[in-house]
Amino acid sequence: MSESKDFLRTIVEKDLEAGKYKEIVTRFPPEPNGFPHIGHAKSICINFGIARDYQGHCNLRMDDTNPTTEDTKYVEAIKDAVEWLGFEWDDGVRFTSDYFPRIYDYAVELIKMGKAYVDSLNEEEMREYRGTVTEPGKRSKYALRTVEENLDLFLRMKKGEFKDGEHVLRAKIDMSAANMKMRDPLLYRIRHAHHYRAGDEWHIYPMYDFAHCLSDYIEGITHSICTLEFENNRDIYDWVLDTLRLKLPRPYQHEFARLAINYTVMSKRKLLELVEKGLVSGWDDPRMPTIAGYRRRGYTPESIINFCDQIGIAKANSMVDVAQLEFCIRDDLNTKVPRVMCVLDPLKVTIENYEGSEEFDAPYYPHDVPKEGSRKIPFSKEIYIERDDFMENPPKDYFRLTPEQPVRLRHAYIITCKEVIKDADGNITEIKAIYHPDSKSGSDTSGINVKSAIQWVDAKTAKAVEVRLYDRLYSCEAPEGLEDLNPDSLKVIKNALVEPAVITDKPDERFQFERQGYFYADPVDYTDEAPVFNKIVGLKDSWSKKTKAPAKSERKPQAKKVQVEGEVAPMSEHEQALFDKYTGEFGLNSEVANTLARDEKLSSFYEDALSTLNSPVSIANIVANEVARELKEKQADELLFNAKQIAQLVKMVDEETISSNIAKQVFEQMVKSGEDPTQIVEAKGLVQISDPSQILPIIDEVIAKNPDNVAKFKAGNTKLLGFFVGQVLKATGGKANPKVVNELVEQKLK
RNA sequence: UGGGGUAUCGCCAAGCGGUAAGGCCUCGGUUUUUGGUACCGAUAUUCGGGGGUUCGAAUCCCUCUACCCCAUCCA
Repeated sequence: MSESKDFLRTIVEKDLEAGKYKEIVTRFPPEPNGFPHIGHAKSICINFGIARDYQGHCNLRMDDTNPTTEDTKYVEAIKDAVEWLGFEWDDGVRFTSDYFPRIYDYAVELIKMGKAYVDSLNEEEMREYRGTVTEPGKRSKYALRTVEENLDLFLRMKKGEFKDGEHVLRAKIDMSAANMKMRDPLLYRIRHAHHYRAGDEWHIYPMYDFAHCLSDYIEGITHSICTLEFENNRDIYDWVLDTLRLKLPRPYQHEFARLAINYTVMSKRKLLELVEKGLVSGWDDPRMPTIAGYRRRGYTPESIINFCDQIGIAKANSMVDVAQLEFCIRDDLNTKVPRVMCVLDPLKVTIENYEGSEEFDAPYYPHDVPKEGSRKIPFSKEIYIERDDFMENPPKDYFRLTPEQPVRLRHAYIITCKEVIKDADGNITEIKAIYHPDSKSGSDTSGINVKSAIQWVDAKTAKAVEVRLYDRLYSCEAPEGLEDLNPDSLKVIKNALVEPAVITDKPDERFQFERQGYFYADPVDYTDEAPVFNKIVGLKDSWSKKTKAPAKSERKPQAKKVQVEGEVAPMSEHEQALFDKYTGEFGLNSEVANTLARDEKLSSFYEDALSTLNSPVSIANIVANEVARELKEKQADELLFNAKQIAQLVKMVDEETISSNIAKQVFEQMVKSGEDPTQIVEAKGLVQISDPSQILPIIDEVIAKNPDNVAKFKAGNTKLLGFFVGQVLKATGGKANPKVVNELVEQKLK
């Protein structure tokens, strides 16, 4: 759990404090038309996580309003995924389809209120009538139908008397709304289709915008959390619930940015395509970003939850680096799984001076993992090592076996290369070596220094296994289509060799194959006769990074972005006249004058205040900077304060009765209560303190309390001046004259 | 182009007028019979650009720019 709260939890806490809800209720509402992916995992963690954090609860709801795409197999997949992640829902799974009768009743209600009508335009006409983003739409003539006609038609739609597409039910909102979603959105459409749950009972199905808000309401959801692309839909959400005048409390929708990960596609459509075209083995192919895929790959629920926690929740569209996910699974498995040895690309080594056989007892866990357990590793004259772990002509920093450099066989002896055997083509086929009898692991008296220990297996006893090496499914960071698929995303090694204990003792289902990565016994294809391991993730490898570094100059040297300055709209004649007056006659700087002159509300407010107090610059500053904020979404007559009061406020600042700091506080208060500034100042005793003899002791106190920062300041960190001033100001409730404080602090610290 | 959003390190992300958190990545170093882990250290004088207000601005005001979403009888 990160220590800082995300914006959703901030909202929830505020609502709880305000007593808006007794209990927090969230929901995870997928449509059962595909397998859930890691983006859903994020949503699951958010919704179930918030419910857990605030002692509420979270429903699992199938948003199944479209009979043509949904299926029971997907609801099972969704349930599996949520359960596997470790979350629980109570009262069973919910289904929007269970609410169809109630949703239908609400639609009838809306018709009766004259807020919904049956439209009979065809699809094309409807699109034309909707207008465009810049041009308003126009309403269909069918909107004129009477309530009775609408009721009758809607009932007959329900009974199945019409063909698909003949009629729809629409909300009567506003065909010229700037938000396109509000141009009389569809509420119901006719679909003569079999619903996987509701069967053939319904001939009409509610649209998302109508069903979702009502389902939330029916379940008593308090916070309806969804992704950013639904921001425009929020207006309908609110419209439906408000228009129906439902009993409060009602849910509110909040949006967060969906998860995107580089080298990954997250669209259900594209994932479906991969499955249908057989480009992957199924929804649970270990390369798929589906929860089922990660699960089959060997990821743990903990690692995914931890990942969701680490990436945070915000509203900025972002692309998370897949390295972050990989870190999470390594981090989790590091402390959990046994270490064993496996050779993927075997190179035979014959130890010429060794006869017979023996067994080494080797712990499953390294010294820094506090877990018990060990196994026996057989050893004899013929072994296999990884082909990579021998080099005839090594680069400078190569730590492994070479003709000149001995190496330790992990948990066993040190060996030295004596001869390299090659085939006709010059490929190395075998190494002849000798071992050092006094170098046995744990009782080494040989005094030989080796730079590394490598994995190996005994030729006679090693087990052949299949290992599936998975790499990222796509080869480019922001993949779009099939052309971006990584052709090498799966490499199958049929005859990897693993030490026998892995198969015979089965100490776990996940392993670290030392120096290679984490692997998982495939839950589907693994058998005792033909074991199969999936590579979950490789170990961090600073060696290959070093050697392959030049190849990865992926990042283009990003040309410095040139900021294009757009043109500012010219002022009208009237605005220009004002601007000239403000800069000339009143002596305002051009920026403030510009702000004022261009805004009718501000300029009239300004002149109004000016008629009370002749202090053009000070008034202009406060109007352009503070009042402007309040006037952004309100009209002048909606404000609780007026121009005259602003003039009073400015007067106090001009006369130095209060500091500008206090003036801001007072202004806040005026915004909320409309009280006179003089009253506020009097009531709270906000008169400015400028007398050094009153301020000095406070400064001394602050300095005494922060010796570290004093030292830092004296060492040259002058930014800390602001810290000290802030502390002193805080101690005086903001009343100290900041200019004086600044000077005094500076003197004191010199 | 109307409307709705978003911009803080290579990637995420805190911050809500008073010292620019944290994680991932990267780079050094220590420990290590895994080139793993762990541990130490480095890495934003600056918050999309430009102005303004203020003793003090990532935070308030103005303005410009870039990106995302909306014109499915999908969700």
